[in-house]
Amino acid sequence: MADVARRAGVSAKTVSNVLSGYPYIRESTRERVLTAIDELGYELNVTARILRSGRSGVIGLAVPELGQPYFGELADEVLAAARRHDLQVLIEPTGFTRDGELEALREPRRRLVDGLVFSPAALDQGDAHVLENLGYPLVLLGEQIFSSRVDHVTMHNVEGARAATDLLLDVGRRRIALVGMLHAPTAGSARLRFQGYREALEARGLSVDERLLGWADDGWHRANGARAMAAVLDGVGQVDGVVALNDALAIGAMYELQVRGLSIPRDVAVVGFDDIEDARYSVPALTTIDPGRREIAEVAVDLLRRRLDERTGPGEPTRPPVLHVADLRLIERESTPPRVP
Amino acid sequence: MADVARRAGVSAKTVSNVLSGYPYIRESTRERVLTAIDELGYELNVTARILRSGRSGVIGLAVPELGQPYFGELADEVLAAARRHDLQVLIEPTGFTRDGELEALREPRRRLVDGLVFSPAALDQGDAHVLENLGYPLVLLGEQIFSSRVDHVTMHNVEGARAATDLLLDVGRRRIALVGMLHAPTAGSARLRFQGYREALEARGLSVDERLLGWADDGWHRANGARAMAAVLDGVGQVDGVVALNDALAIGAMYELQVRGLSIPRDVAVVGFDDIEDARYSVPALTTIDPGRREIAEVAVDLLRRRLDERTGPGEPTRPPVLHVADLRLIERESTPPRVP
DNA sequence: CAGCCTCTTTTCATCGATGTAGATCGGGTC
DNA sequence: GACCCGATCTACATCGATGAAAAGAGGCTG
Repeated sequence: MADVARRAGVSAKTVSNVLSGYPYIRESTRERVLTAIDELGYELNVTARILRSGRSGVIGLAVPELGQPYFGELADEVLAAARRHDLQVLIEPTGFTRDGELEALREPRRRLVDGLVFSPAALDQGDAHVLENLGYPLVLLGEQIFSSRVDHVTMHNVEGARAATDLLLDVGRRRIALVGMLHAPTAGSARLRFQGYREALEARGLSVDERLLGWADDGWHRANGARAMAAVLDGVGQVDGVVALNDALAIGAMYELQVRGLSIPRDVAVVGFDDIEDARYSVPALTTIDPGRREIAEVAVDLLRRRLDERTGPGEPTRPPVLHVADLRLIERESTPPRVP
Repeated sequence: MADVARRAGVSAKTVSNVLSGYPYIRESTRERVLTAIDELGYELNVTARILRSGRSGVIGLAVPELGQPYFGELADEVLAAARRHDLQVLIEPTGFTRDGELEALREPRRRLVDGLVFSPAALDQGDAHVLENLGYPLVLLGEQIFSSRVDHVTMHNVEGARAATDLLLDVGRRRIALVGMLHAPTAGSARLRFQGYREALEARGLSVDERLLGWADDGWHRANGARAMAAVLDGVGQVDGVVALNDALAIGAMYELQVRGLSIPRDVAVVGFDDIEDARYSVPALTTIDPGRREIAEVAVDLLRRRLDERTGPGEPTRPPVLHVADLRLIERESTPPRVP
């Protein structure tokens, strides 16, 4: 920057001012500076700027794993939203581990990013205190509500699972398996979605049959969906509906069903959760719940940006924490029979 | 850091030395420092460290889009490999655009990352010069060989597509469609894979039938696979094999085939490319080419790490650029009939 | 006991930008 | 002509760490 200043015949600070969009600069000066920058091929050193100014224009996104389509697609949505606000995104995969998540929470304090959008998967309620008073803006994504003192963007987990189960009940299914149960107590969305399943059953005077629960403690991957489905089929013999706790599980379950010669949706109707791109092109195309992923990403980034602005201008008082629940949509495709009114 | 130093009764530099693993520190001093760090809840400011030392321990990964399973899974592999070398990764999606890719190439010069693993999708041969003498270590991934002056990790595109086509020919198929053709001249892997397809046909005295080519200029997504397949079927009426230029296209194509009542593999055999997780759980399970994704990630990170080390120790001379071609594997599943010898 | 070596710690300058406060300048006001 | 004002630019300290180099402390050698 000193070189540029020398070449343009101004001070380093003026170069800095040009680059930061400071208004009081004569047009001719600005041009000289820009020319010099061009001629020297100078690029601003972001690190130094962050160190001095305390703001990087980068936000962090902590998710468990990008290979899972839900998170990969979510990451793309967050990136797009961030770009609209002129923010960059540093993605930090946490690998579904507590340590990975705690590590991600420490990153912003090291000042590379200004704030964090965090989708926890391994922390539990006991960790709520970790999320408060972090010293930087945090927006939580996903199922669990840890604390009323942090911004949250979440989805209608219970209602979604209930809508999915209701659909199956509406078309006359009664032996409805649930694929994707987790023993882990941290499994917020599993618990909530299971609750929706149970509520739907109980609202019709039915109760949960333990033998219809398929476990997938190794994670919500397709392989485990197939495995859990197999276990249920081997256990109870027959099933006429499946609620899967996410789309990957559903696709794995459909695979297992079809391998066994069962027809979907005639013999067994299947509903997933998440509306990932795969769901549209599975065979048959999967009926699923769109939890409002795009809305979630947009709202999360917008909340974070507002918090960042709050910090800059001490004028406006800190707003109270927000809890935003995204809109839900049941998308009926071919893995369930049409509902007859 | 000054606070920590004061509390531990040492100089700031000693605290720095403790944190950087400098060997000559008395055990008792180290403990005092660590205790002080703990008591004060101090966290090192990475930004300042980068500014001063010039090394961040962060490498960049530039890929087009994480929502595409291939790139999401690749990103996870790169992250895992980086972790093994104690490196962090900053992911920068380029959105399949030239501007996005040029932007990603500029990022390291701003000094947030030490080097870059870059998977280009929109640059073309004319941009080769952009990739040379960037002033930081660069490792290129993927199909195109831009320049002999840059490290490359690539895959056997031609051979893979040829193996896929050969498999179909071996089981007696002759009307083999190709799904995923691109008009764009930048489409390196499309061109190479098409070449493999053509070579396989010509090796048996067959030639390419233009009507069997399915175009997918909007990107290699499932939707376009289905669309391209539909176009081919509408055009020529009949087909007994499909080579898809990636797995997503293949799954889309299978969807379209089955919607039209065709049986896979009896009526039409299908082969994909990439071996993404989906391929294993599609119905039927997809026969595909594993281009060695894990190996690619590992080798890329390792090459980058070595270049970074080279820069530190000026002792050893710069090694010549490496071109590494990962091992290829044809994975036969259910979308093709077994090969009879 | 001087001289030297190894281990341990400190001093000081520095990485490259920006915040703060103040200098400079031409013109308008009274 | 003195004073003030807004526009424009600059000087200087500073963000928080680390590299280079040297100082201090024992211990060993001859």
